[in-house]
Amino acid sequence: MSTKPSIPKGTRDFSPSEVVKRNYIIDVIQRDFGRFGFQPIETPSFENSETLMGKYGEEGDRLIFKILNSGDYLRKADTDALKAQDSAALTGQISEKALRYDLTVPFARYVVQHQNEITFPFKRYQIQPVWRADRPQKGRFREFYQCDADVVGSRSLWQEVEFVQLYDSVFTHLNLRNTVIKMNNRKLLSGIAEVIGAEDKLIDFTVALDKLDKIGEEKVKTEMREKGISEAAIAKLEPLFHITGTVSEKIKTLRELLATSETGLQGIDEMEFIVETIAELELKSATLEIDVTLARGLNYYTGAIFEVSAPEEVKMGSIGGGGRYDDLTGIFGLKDISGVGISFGLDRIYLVMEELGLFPKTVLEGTRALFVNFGEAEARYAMRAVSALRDEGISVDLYPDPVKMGKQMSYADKRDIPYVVLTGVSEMESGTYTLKNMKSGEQQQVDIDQLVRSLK
RNA sequence: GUGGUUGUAGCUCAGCUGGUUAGAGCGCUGGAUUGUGGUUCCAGAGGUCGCCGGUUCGAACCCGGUCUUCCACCCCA
Repeated sequence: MSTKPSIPKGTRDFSPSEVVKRNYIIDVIQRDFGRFGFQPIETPSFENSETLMGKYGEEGDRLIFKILNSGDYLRKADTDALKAQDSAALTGQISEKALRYDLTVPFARYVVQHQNEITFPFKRYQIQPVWRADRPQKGRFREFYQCDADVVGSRSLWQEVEFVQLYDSVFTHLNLRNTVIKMNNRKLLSGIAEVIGAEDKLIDFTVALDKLDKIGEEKVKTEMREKGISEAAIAKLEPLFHITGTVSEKIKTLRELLATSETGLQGIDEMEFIVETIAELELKSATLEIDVTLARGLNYYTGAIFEVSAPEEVKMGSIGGGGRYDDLTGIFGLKDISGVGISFGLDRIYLVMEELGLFPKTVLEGTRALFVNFGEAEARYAMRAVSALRDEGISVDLYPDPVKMGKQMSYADKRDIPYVVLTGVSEMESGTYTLKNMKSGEQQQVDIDQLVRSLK
């Protein structure tokens, strides 16, 4: 006996009903991407290591899946690094390729490489899997899909406004109500760091702040102290911990806090424009909120930062995120191209929709009718009707083998096929078909036209 | 990468402080029923108890390692 087959940790097989539901979500997202003027591209599943390494911070590098070189890679490796068991030094020598970690960096590479064919501003969308060598847990996989839409080549804040609308539109079409789009701004965070005199600790400070709703005010302060942020600086942050009220009240508080920081004030102006414009245009089902503790993807975001939370009743991390990155293409040698984009986490949206029972029943409808196979002559007769029905766009099947009828019936039953068509000698003689409704058990003899009409 | 958790039939799970031949429900196969499924009845097949090693007269059960599951941290969709 061979050993039990298995798949790698954090990966999944998708069975028919799952694929159908995933395709439904992709379909909705894709349609909205198109409506908002985005064009599709695809990039390879693996890139040259140097394209990816160093773009996501130290933590990110660790989570990138490296691909071993072909051939006798150890012979070509540096013997000193090998002997010293220096993994970091050795990795660069035995691995030149890596699986993509997200869609944004490969997109930046694409833009630089194809800059002469691209007309700016360029709006593209991309729906492909990405890989992370992370430990799996709820809603976290090592292979998962991202659905990204980005615009490069425009600094206009109208892009941010449109992305908020795009989120709202997709979640409305998925019937996923009460999502919360949280927005922050890197400039505002820089401003705060500036005001409290901790510019050099921006990342540490924001990472700690990000945990506010999870671990609470005291623990956040403790973490900040551990990272070397002064007591005086933490005292100045006090208003941030208790920022409440309407969006305009929050903006007012922030404006006071950041009065001496030009960058910070600019961040507030940007947020205010987006918030006011959205308020005027109105969202259909989502809510836009300002959240100064939001600090994801800080390694490349420079302006707006977005994150979408699932409806509160579902315990799930974010189902989408994004932001503006002013110089992502700079690292690949193309300066002064501003980009902004958002991502939908397909796998998590799926889990949320499943938990809330939001998939429409029609999505799961498969084969409409099964023709019972009574033998060769009968199958030939049945097959003519099968072809006619398929030409009409109706999904039907002929059971391939002339086995016992009970077996064929139970096959239809298990596959949830709603109708069975019987074509035996008596039907052949009269040129009819016996149509059986599997739910009610009723059956009637019909001609081909009636058959088509009944199954449509 | 750190800490915890899980693994017994295709699936969901029992299995006492270590004791002879490891059980149930569901599913599967055949029959009751050779032109009628979903209900019922009868019979049957299916397990090196995740894997490797150790302790013991004896291990599904105890110990170590490893893989896997799920959860938390780091980080993140």
